[in-house]
Amino acid sequence: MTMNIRTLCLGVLSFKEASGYELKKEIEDGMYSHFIDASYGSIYPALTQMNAEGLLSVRSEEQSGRPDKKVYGITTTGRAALAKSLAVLPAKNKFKSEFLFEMLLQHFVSKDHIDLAIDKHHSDMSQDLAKIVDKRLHKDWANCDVGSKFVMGYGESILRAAINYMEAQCPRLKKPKFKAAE
Amino acid sequence: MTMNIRTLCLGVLSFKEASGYELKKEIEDGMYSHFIDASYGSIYPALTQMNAEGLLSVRSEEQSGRPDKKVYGITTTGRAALAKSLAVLPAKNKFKSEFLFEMLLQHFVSKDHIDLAIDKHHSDMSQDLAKIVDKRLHKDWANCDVGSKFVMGYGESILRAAINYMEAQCPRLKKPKFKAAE
DNA sequence: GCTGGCATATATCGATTTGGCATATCGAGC
DNA sequence: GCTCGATATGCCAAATCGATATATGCCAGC
Repeated sequence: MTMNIRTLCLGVLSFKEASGYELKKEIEDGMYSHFIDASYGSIYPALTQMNAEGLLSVRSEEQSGRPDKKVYGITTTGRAALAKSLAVLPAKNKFKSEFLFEMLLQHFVSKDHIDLAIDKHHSDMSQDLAKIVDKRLHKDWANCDVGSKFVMGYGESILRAAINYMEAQCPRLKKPKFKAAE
Repeated sequence: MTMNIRTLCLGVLSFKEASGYELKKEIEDGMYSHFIDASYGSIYPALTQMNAEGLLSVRSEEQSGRPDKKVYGITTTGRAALAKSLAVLPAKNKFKSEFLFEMLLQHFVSKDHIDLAIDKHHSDMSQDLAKIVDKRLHKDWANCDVGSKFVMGYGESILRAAINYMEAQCPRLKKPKFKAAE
């Protein structure tokens, strides 16, 4: 898979048209947030370029006060380009964790700092998990396509595994969390 | 945490001195491979720069045929810099998966291609898991420091979760794998 | 009533990082 | 004999990030 910003934008736009800003939000908060990242610095140039190449179409929406919203949509040529990019086997998953790096080098920092890092990591993951569970319990869940369900389920299962591991390995996590729940 | 290549190199070198090439191998195949990545294009300049700044020391080892091996070691100043970088709370884990992107956009590719992607992903993860389990069963495991054990365990638990999820969701995976084992 | 902060919206720009290439030798396998 | 992979350092173009600039509306708190 040629997994670059271009492919990512095409993929998101294949579901619904959006502006650069909305695209970023979708990637940051939606479905995609569990397995990808993108910044404005890469999104905007990609949209401009792909529009020039005919893979996307634009429509300017006037707005009071704010700059005009440029709503992009995928063209037939764009869909073909997306299909071509997807027709290559995907690369291996990449996982980047500053937290684990810090755990590996614990002897360089104070016990207190490690505790803070553990708490933060645990709460980050718990929040992510809560977001997924919310979506799964939402009324629209049944109408979701297979792909979305698969991705969400994948995210949920590895988050649960990581959280369980953290709680099993870091005894301090157990007490405060479950006291409130009991 | 200022988690850039510099911090990464300092961290690895805090365990044992190494050349740029060995550093890359360590990051690629060892412990670090589960949560970080680095290329020669970033490692070599970082080492040169940090040596000039006094964070590292170098020793040239002559070798027949090959270029001289430049073995880097961390200095006291380097250890201080590393400690300073680690004294900031680590950023959130980042997970990048072309596989999940492909799953989300399944309707753009053939069923056969999806099957191939699933097989590849499953086998990639199984290999990673096997590597971790090997290390855990190795005789040196008992001598491992807490950090290493924690990181390995973390990797093992999320890999197992992902593999289990894949096997539960993709029925085709079950048959060929367990037939041989039975 | 005013003011600071947040959301909307597009865009640029330096710094960082990647990934492929160049260069060179050696040993293993076909 | 020939290709391939490992060893070893390093460069460079391209991709990408992360922070910032610009401009406005809206709402909460003082």
